[in-house]
Amino acid sequence: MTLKELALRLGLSPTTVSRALNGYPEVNADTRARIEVAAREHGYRANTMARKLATGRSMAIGHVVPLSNHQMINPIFAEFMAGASEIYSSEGYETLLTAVPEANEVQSYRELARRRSVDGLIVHAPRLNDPRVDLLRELELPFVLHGRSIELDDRPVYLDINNRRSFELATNYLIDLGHTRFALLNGMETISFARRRRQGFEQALDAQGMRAPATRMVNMEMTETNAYDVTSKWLAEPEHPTAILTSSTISALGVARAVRDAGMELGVDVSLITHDDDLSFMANVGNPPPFTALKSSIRDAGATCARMLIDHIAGKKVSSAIWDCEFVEGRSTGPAPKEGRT
Amino acid sequence: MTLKELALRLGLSPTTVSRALNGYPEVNADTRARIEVAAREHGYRANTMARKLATGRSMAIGHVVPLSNHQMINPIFAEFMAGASEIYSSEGYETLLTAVPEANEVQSYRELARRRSVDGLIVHAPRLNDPRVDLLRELELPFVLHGRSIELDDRPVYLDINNRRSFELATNYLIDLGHTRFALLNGMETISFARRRRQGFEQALDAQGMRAPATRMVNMEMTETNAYDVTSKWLAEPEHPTAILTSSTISALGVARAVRDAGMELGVDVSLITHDDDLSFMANVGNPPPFTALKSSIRDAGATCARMLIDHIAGKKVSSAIWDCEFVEGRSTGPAPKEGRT
DNA sequence: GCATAAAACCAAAACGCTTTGAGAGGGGGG
DNA sequence: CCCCCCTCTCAAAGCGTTTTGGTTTTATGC
Repeated sequence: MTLKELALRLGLSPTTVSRALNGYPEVNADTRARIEVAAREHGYRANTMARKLATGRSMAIGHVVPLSNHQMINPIFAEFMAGASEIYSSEGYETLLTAVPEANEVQSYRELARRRSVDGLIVHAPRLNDPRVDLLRELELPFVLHGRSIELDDRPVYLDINNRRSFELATNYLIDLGHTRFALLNGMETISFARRRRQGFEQALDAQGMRAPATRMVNMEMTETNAYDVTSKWLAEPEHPTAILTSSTISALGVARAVRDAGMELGVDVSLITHDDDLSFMANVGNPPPFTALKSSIRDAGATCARMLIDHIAGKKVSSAIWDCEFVEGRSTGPAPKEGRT
Repeated sequence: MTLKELALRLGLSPTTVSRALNGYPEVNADTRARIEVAAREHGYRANTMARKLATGRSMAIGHVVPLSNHQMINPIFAEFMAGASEIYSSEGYETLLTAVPEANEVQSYRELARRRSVDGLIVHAPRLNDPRVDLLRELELPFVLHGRSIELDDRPVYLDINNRRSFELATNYLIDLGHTRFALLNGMETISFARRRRQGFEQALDAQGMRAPATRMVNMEMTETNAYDVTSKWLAEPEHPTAILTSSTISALGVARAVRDAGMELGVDVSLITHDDDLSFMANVGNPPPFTALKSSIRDAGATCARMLIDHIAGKKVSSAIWDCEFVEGRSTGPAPKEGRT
């Protein structure tokens, strides 16, 4: 059923039918009602392509997700998408996903722009001086950054969490518990959030005249297995860390497993604070929850970014935001073990 | 840069340029070369919408992911998507994601069909007599099922793993180790795979004249937390299960945590076999790996489904497939503890 | 050298919608 | 009663491709 057919059936012109269906004011209320009934009856729905071509808007938002060298797919990303996608749907936008090898990332953006496949994009995991920002500006595609690229003069619209403060706070909490041997299990530092988390960590230690050796600050893809391996190695050392910070509940699980396998107990021999993206399949709940954590829902972030982007596309003025994480006291932290006990 | 502009610049007609760029034979080799150079030079790329409208093909594949009541987002789904998306890209297809509340699922399919937004769909987690199958047939949209809907006469194209056999095998392995008290931590049984896994489990027990009480077969969304809660409750019972089967490494982690928190040891007091989707962020590796598992890469499944669907759309004859899982011996299984020790 | 077939190119229609600019009809003010 | 201004509707012109059905060259056979 096309617009023309529907119009014919109604004895009206396509123009009027189109206007009626799209909510334009200049159409008689009765006529509109009649059209709406007929449209529903025949299950008429405007052909997306035709509409897109006519309006010049694609009514789609793009997400380019790079498949890294290590073939890691980020479950965190999935959760973000879920939050965003729901908003897109409700606003009539479609979600276009492009999964590409990291090397082809830039090309993917160019392609999307040239083919005008999307009206806007969310840029994930911004890096330092992220080239994608300039690229998208050049391509004149609206976008919202999930994360920050602080070093840029003319800052793009972004949503971020206060990573530095959050990790500073966590570190201080552990310092107050008497810990002196720290370790940080961080994400890849090509991505800005990891860098900011390390800064917060080091800052807090520095304020107490402490520091963590380079070997105790690891950047890795945040998998359970990686975390397990690194932590196991640490715990085998004579002066092993008693306070560990980690960037995701997934790696936190790896730490927990390593601690257990080393015959130690979390919250007693080793304390752990993790960032918690509040992943639905890995909720840190219980009374108290297993992990002491700094929590911020990645799903909410997705939804908010989506709204920001839609407003941005609509030409509205949108302002960036930085969210604070919620501190959650769990069972993974406790006073530093007495010297000699280790 | 539009086709017309490019043609003008070359002193050719849009027709010829279009044909040249789309690899039609009836264009002079020299001319074609000239056109290709110019196109590259000006960064010309056909406008997707226009092309879609003209060809009637959307060159997009749809994935409708329901957000369940419990707001659970399946990380397993994400991994599947990654595998599929890569194939789509390489074949020139785009990936259209629709995240909708479960209740609106059917409507989403209808919408996609009416607007002709996609050329085909992957149907996830098929249920018994899944209404989506009939719906998509009615809508005349090609699709591939990830999973099975065995009860249908005229079976759609599908890719599945041998869930029943896999769980039967796992159960037998535990039986051979002398276990007698079994439990199954399964996914929601609305989805057919869960049902088949239970059948395999029960079948194996049945063959030995055993059975698991209903309270020891739980259907739940496979989160770490859910698994932890259920397992904890089980382990607190006097005659707690010593052999547990679970449907995902995510829930396996929950089981592991519960076992530890109950002061027991995995592979000693309690044995666990899990299905392993080979999630990138949760690789079951090590020597031996932590979990005894039946492994099948969900990512490969995504890629294969994608290829099947593309062939299907192209009108090729594609046949369904059932994959076997790989048995991996890990550290989570051991002989049944001696009676009375528990 | 002429008819004929093949090769290379093109003008125009089609895809299904939105949007522009204009016209018909009716009501109200003078 | 006339004119103006609304209100409502419509014809037609895009949007940027592909595709159909030629038309013009160029090669082929006799």
